[in-house]
Amino acid sequence: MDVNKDLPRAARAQDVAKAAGVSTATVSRAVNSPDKVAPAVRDRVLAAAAALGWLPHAAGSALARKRTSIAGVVIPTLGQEVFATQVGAMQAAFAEHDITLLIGCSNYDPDQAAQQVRTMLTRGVDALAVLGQIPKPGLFEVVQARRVPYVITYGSAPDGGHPCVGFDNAAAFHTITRHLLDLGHKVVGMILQPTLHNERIVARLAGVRGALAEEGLGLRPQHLCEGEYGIQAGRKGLRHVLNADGPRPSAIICSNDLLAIGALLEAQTMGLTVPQDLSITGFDDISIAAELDPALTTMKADNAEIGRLAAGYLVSRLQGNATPSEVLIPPILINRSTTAQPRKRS
Amino acid sequence: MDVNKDLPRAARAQDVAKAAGVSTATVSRAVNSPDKVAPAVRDRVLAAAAALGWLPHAAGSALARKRTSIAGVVIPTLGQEVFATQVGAMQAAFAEHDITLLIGCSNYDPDQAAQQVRTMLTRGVDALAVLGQIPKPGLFEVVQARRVPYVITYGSAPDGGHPCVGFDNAAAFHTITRHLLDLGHKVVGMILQPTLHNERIVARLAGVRGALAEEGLGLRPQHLCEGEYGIQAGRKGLRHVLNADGPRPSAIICSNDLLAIGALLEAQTMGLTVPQDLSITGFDDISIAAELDPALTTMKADNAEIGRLAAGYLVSRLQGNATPSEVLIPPILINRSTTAQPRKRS
DNA sequence: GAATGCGATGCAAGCGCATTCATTAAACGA
DNA sequence: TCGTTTAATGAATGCGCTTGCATCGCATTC
Repeated sequence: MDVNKDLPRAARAQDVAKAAGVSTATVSRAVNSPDKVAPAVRDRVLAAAAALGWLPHAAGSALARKRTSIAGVVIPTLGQEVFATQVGAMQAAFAEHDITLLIGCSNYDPDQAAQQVRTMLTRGVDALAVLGQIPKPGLFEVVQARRVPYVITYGSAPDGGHPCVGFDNAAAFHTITRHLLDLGHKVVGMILQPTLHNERIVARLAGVRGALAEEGLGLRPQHLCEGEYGIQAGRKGLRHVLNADGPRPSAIICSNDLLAIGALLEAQTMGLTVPQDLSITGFDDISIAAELDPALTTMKADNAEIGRLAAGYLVSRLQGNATPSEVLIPPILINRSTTAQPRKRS
Repeated sequence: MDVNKDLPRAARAQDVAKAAGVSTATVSRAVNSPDKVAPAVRDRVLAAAAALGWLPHAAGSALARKRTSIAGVVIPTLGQEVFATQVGAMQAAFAEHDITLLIGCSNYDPDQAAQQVRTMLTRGVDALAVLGQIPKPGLFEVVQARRVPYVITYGSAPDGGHPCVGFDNAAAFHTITRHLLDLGHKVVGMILQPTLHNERIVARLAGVRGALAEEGLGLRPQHLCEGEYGIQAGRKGLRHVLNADGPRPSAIICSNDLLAIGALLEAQTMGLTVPQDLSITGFDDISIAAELDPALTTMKADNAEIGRLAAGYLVSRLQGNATPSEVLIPPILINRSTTAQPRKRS
């Protein structure tokens, strides 16, 4: 009866050491640097650990080691696919380095975000990512003071100087407009989600305008519809744009996939054949986009990649490698079936 | 120069104590139980803490207190709305108790799930939730051994005896079938995602059959289509079911919303008017379901509620309250516009 | 005015683990 | 065969914080 099996307390390294007839130092080494321990002893220790159901307690470890192997991520909400995807990718990338993710949601509230960041620091996270949010100026001062590597994604900080992973919204919409121009479209319309307080959307519009301007074309006001966010807004937007006076657009650029889906459904309701009668593009490549009939031509700002890059950056920072402070990934065109050459018309 | 401002090391309670002219005990009390400290002293301590940018280090706290205020959650993937929603709700519910969420993804792999659970325990989580996954038998032994409260959601354990929060799939589909029967439908079809290794789907089918049987009706084999998961499968399924010999179903029950969306789109493509010509139902109430035209009649197994309940259960366990071991929430019918009385036919 | 009580505070002992340093045993070379 | 290097291990210390217990000062109370 050298071991008190009926003792409710969880096993500690001490207990394992006693059971294996070694010191706690050896137990620690057997687990963390197995090659520094004689094979026979190591096996004995691991066997004892297994028998006692011992799992090293990270708090003690963190204290002694001065790191937690926990990374924090603060996001607006988990309910949106783009963020969920990024977080999922980060989780996977961190897992390869035995780093676990602590998550906090800000609900789009800068104050909550700041609070979450503070919580993360308290938890002793080794690294921190803030997703999809323009942080309050000064938010990162405490983070910097603690020398905790951090990164923001899906949008850059207004005051600059923060490491960030994202993509260029204007360039992305330049690309998608270019795609339509190359197909021969001359008159395009655009359906937008609200631009108020959202520089990303403003940039998207600018990207479209810029590409059109290169061909001496423009976006007529009546072909530009800014509404809400969602499928119904897409439907309404399409009616608005197509019912405008003057030459009808042969292509509609939507600022996100839900709008595009709405536009697509409405076009079909109106008896138009997509893409022969009308080309439609989205943005995001949400999972449903590929499933539609016809499948939506859209752009994929690879959110998984953003997550991976952000995690990778933080990991390399943890390993002491300096890396560039701003990474932009190129969104890629997913050329499916809602775009085609415009029908010849007299 | 009583404080070394230029010392890179982060401030500790010690430093705050010195700056405020008190002991670390008082610092701790000022933060954790402010009423046990004289107001003047408390203010002095908090001011010193703020000045030094001190944030208590959770590892030390966890060690001394024997709890971490961290809860772990293991999910198959963040990329699916149902899980993301549950996690989001849990996060919010835990946040009210100053508990932060540590997440791990299993990628639907029982071994990874087990690994994640072990990681969570190592991190010293105070509570643990496993979402949407039938755990390997014995998985929870270590958890139980450590007396860590846990709960599984969105499915019950085969070996039973585990606390769980979810809903009764059979009852849910009984309800939705009942809804159609009450509208007067006599011939219904069903489109299913794969039933293999997925008891939840089997239960859904059983629920439909049970409700039909109560009216002396049945589900004809040719009106039952089991395919893949997704919109295209829904389209294909609908064609299959409607092209079968014999009386055409006037209503189609789909085992999830994506299948229903596919069926809806296909019905419209076929020139059918939904719901007049054909009623269609889904399940899950994914966010897009409400946006379609016509909006999808479906059932909402309130995943946010599941998350909240799971978190609430764990919190009450942490507070020492015994609670029922199995909670079933009633999924609710979201009666939108894809169901109606069947058209009279001769 | 002295005894009593109580609130406010400090002291010090850990919490569980990693790690430095010293020690011992083993392996090696000559 | 003996000194010397190397590998394996243990004892002891500290990471940053909480908390039981002892202490002190002050306001009650008789």
